[in-house]
Amino acid sequence: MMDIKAATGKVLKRLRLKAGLTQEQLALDADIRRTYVSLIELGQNQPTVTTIFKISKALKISPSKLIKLVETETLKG
Amino acid sequence: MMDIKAATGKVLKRLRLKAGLTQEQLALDADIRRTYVSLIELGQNQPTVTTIFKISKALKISPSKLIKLVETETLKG
DNA sequence: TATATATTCCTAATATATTAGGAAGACTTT
DNA sequence: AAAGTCTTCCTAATATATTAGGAATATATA
Repeated sequence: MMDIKAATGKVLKRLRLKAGLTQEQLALDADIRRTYVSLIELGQNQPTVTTIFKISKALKISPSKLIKLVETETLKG
Repeated sequence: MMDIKAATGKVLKRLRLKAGLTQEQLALDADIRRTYVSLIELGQNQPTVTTIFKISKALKISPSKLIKLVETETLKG
């Protein structure tokens, strides 16, 4: 099963693209840095709870739903 | 509304007690430190995604359900 | 009261999250 | 090819998560 950092990044990228946002737009909406969105998507850093809530809000999805997707992703591959 | 760190700590403590675990037992099961469980419950630190998954597993609850409870908690007070 | 157990508190060290800015590479469009 | 946009990569600094151990405090129990 896939590791949690990588899964989180994969899910975030998928959701961001689905929402039609660039990394910079998402970062702006979530009040975090552009480069940090990249780090998370690349699976190099993992967000804290507060960051998850910020990102979820910007993606107009509930934090628990985002985590649910990460759960599913970790079961893959 | 209550801040996310505090809400996370409150939810964790409630779930831990419900599961009949001490901080030390939970820490052992989740493979984190005893004092760190305390810090989270006190709302002084907030866990990362990986830590959430570890704790959830030890509590026999899904990570998304745990986060859902945090969502609810943040809406209170 | 005394003893044990559980939690909080305190300090310090290390690892990692997060910020910050910019360069390089990829991709699209003209 | 050139220009523009987006993402990755690189480095460095700062904030915070996490580890680690132990003392102090609370809470339960004999």
